[in-house]
Amino acid sequence: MKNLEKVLKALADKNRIRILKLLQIRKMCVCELAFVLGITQPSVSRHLKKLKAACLIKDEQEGLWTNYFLNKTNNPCCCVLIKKIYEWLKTDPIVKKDLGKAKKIDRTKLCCR
Amino acid sequence: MKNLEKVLKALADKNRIRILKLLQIRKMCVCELAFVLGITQPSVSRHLKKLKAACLIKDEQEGLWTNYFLNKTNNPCCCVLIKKIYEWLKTDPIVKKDLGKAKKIDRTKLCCR
DNA sequence: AAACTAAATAGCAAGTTGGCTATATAGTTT
DNA sequence: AAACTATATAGCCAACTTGCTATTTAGTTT
Repeated sequence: MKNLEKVLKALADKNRIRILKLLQIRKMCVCELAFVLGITQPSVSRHLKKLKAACLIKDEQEGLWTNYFLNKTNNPCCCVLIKKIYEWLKTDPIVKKDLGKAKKIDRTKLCCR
Repeated sequence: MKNLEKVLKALADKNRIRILKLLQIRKMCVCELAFVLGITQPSVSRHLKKLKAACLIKDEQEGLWTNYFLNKTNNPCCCVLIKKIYEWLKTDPIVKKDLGKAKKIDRTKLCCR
């Protein structure tokens, strides 16, 4: 129950759902996510911290960048739950827009500001 | 997205999850739920209001009592999502205890206080 | 109609959230 | 080592949450 509640609380935010959907296509660093979501870097960092605390994502260092990516080795119940959320969002306009924006990013140009 | 977020926010609370699990076995009135959860009647009423606003439950009048019950005619994505949450809780000790407690209730004796 | 009862609502306090700006940290490049 | 850069953290603020008690509302019984 406690674990489920933690996951549901992590999921109960629009921007965190958008982050998960973005990470579905590929690993992303903090500033890429900040750019797509249109919020500040520290705000993104905090969202990522919550998602990580709920074991929904993991991170890895790549030089200065920290790449965030989906945790696919999570407990089965959790994985299935997330999958259903993705299905719900299959036709969501905001998600579509986000994905389009994410595809056009050149990380080396985007960051450095 | 907005709808999904509303549902997830409604689900992101331990007591509301417990309520949904309880309503899975049968219709219940506010004071029955308050008794099982161990919180006050007004607190339960507010939780129910949120669940109802997210279209997860419905209610019907029965004399003085208001019976609350699961909304089974919700959108398919939502129904599947909820089902996965139930599966996650299949072996949860708190839920088990709640269900045991709920089965022993005699509504006519419980209320009236 | 008066007394009763289940549930809803109002209003309070303590805690949490989610945005922000400013600053600290850690790794990279020159 | 000094300058630079991506990310994390600290701290602020306004809005929201969830418990509570007290009160109102609405339906029932006497």
